[in-house]
Amino acid sequence: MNHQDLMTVLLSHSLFSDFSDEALNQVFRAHYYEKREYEKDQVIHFQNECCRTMDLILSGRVAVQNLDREGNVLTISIFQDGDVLGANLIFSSRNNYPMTVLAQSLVEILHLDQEMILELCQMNRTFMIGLMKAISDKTLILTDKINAISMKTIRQCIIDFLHYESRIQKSQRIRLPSSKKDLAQRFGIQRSSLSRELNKMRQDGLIDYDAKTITIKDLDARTD
Amino acid sequence: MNHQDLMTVLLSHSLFSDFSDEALNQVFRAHYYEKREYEKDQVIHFQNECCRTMDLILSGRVAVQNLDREGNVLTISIFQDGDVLGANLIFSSRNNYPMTVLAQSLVEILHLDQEMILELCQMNRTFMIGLMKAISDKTLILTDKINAISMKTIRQCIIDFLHYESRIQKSQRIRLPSSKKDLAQRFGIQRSSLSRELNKMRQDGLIDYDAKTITIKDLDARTD
DNA sequence: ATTAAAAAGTTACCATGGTCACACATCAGG
DNA sequence: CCTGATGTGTGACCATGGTAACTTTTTAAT
Repeated sequence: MNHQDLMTVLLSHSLFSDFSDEALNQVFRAHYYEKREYEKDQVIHFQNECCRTMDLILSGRVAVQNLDREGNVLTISIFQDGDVLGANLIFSSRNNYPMTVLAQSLVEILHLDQEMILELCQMNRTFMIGLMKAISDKTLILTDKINAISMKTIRQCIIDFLHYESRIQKSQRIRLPSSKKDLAQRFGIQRSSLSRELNKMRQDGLIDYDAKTITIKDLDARTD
Repeated sequence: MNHQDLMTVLLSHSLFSDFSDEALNQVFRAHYYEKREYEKDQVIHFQNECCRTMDLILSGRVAVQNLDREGNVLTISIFQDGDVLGANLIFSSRNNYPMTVLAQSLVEILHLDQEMILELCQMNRTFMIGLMKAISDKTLILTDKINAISMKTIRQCIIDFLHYESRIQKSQRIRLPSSKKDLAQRFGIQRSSLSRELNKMRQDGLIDYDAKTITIKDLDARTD
């Protein structure tokens, strides 16, 4: 991807939609930026690492994860092309990544220097408003996550997940978006615990499932 | 507090520090705003309630809490005078309060209409940057909370809390900032469970405590 | 000083879910 | 086709922490 291709991609992005070709070129000539590729499973940013750039995902999928010292993983959210990472760290009073950012596939990322972001904000209201929206939406992702996992049993997490996916996929038969291992990490639990609870739920007549799908039979069935 | 007093208070706030007296007066004449008082324990915003205003705390303390249907409480954070609430909801793609906002004492809040916030952003760069900082800092509060409670035993939560407070209070003897009940809610656990674990930790020689203080003896003592 | 209401401590009971170990299954690369 | 890696199912064991019921202490109000 050469410079002009990059400009074309950017101009089609909502954040940059209000920029003229020349204005954008000018900013990109005046500031540091870098397009980098990351392989699957490569760490893009370590927890506690200092944030110096805002990252725009050009292609691929990226996971934001909370790891504890025992190696347990809690996946907070998955981001993909068009999404922006680290914007909040540029404006906040602390700028260490609070979580690990990990490539989930081959990923292309455009790293944009802090200075450039500040200048882009100065230059263009659409960019600034868009960035505020992006940062604000991050707070909602985090509150959603807290809602989804805090003070819940595994069964409740699964039921909430199934309700959500069933609405999205418009079906009682839910194709798993990823492996069961990933699903366990999304809940921040052991894989074997997920397996066990799914089994129990099948015995209780709530669901049926196989390797790739879960079918809702009766999530509100009483078993007390 | 009359109108002029309010203007004086606002002008001393960092968000408004760059406004002239006249400019601020003009905006406040043109838009809806309301100063309200809330009693201790009064709900300021219910979970899922639609957000129409940004709230500036003029005095008192406010808790943001996550309540589940069984009535368990997880306190996310406490805010006080000068802090801003709801700013992220004004710019995000969803505008329902994800958590309950509760007065912890007698509270005075200035509710500022969405329109006014947008206009203030247009008018004044300091205001807009300040708002971005406020929203960005909210994401850090949330990630900190996830770090503090997810995949942790009660003992680990307590130890982390003690390390943190010991650094803040510069002492091994930690004055509890609130009741043990509040502390339990901060961890999202039962009060009796906190009590039990503190007792165990005392038996294990990690700490000593009474009603108002906890004294660190040796947090790294091994008990396995 | 009296008393009602919070807060705090205590304990037995037991459900949830983490740990570990092992058996299969699936899949990609040589 | 084989093979090693990765995902998945299962079960025994047991620590953690929720529940509930009670007592004791502290606080605040009259």
